[in-house]
Amino acid sequence: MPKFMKSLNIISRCQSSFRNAKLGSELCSAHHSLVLAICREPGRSQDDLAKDICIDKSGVARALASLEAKGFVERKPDPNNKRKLLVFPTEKLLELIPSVRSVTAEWNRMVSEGISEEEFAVFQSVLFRIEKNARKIVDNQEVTPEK
Amino acid sequence: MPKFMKSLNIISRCQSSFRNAKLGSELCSAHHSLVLAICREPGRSQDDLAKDICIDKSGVARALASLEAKGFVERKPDPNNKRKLLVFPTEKLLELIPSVRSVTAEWNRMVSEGISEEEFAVFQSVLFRIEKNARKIVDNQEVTPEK
DNA sequence: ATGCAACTGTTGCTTACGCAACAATTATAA
DNA sequence: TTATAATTGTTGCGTAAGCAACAGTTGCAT
Repeated sequence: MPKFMKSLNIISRCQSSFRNAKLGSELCSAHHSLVLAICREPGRSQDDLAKDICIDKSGVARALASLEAKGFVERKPDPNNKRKLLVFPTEKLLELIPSVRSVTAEWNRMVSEGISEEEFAVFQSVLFRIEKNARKIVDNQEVTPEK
Repeated sequence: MPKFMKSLNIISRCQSSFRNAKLGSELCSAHHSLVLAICREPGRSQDDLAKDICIDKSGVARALASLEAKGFVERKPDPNNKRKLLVFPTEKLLELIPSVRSVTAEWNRMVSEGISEEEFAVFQSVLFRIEKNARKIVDNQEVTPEK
């Protein structure tokens, strides 16, 4: 039962370093998940994106402001809800996405070397359940309005 | 093949949030791995610790300076190598460690709910290999002195 | 309809951390 | 020995990201 979280954190940081080395000039590592989420489903709100990738909404707001300034995304107010900003990828981002995907694919390939498909399937299944549990924990952790 | 890194990053952040909520006042989340490593094997050098937990040595230096200022660790020059600083836990830190371990244990228990021991064993085994691969990747990534 | 709660996004503050440059020490090679 | 390279730690700089506080909007209850 010990120290799997340590491994997890290490892997996370290594990937970040790898990504930055490969694509740093174009897109900083931390924004990769974000832009992939945006392209997978254009027109989502910032809040939706924040919950999806489990980052504080303020971080998403700042990341998107930066990405918008660089011309990677556009934000349009939701006509049905003036609170929301819907986020869309620009052409510039869409052109970049293949290389983002390719860097991710390269990382995934290298990092799963020596692991059988069966093992990997179990690994992913467990990982997803852990993610679900982790999300639940931090949700319940929010200041429960006492009664 | 898909998006396991996303889960990994999410779990990482959730744990950090959980730890901070539980022990934030005493010890910020990012330093947990560090103090555990220090207590597991007192007297290691900063560089050794940095490589162990795979954080940039500058981060370790700053974290230790902060921990030292708070009275959690002591750094003594290595008599055999004047470049090195050896890091030791103080009494104050040793008293705190049980609660750090207990928070970690609580997290591990909650997060692995609904996962059988067999699955978890495979999960950890795969995770360790991925960690090893990840470390290798970032090592080789260092500017290879082109002969 | 009015007031209160929830949702959505932004901003200020703080901390974490990576990279590069540097200083000091040690190791290696000539 | 002496010059060069490698270790080890520190510092400056930039970015990421969490939390709290806030403002504007919407939903809901009465």
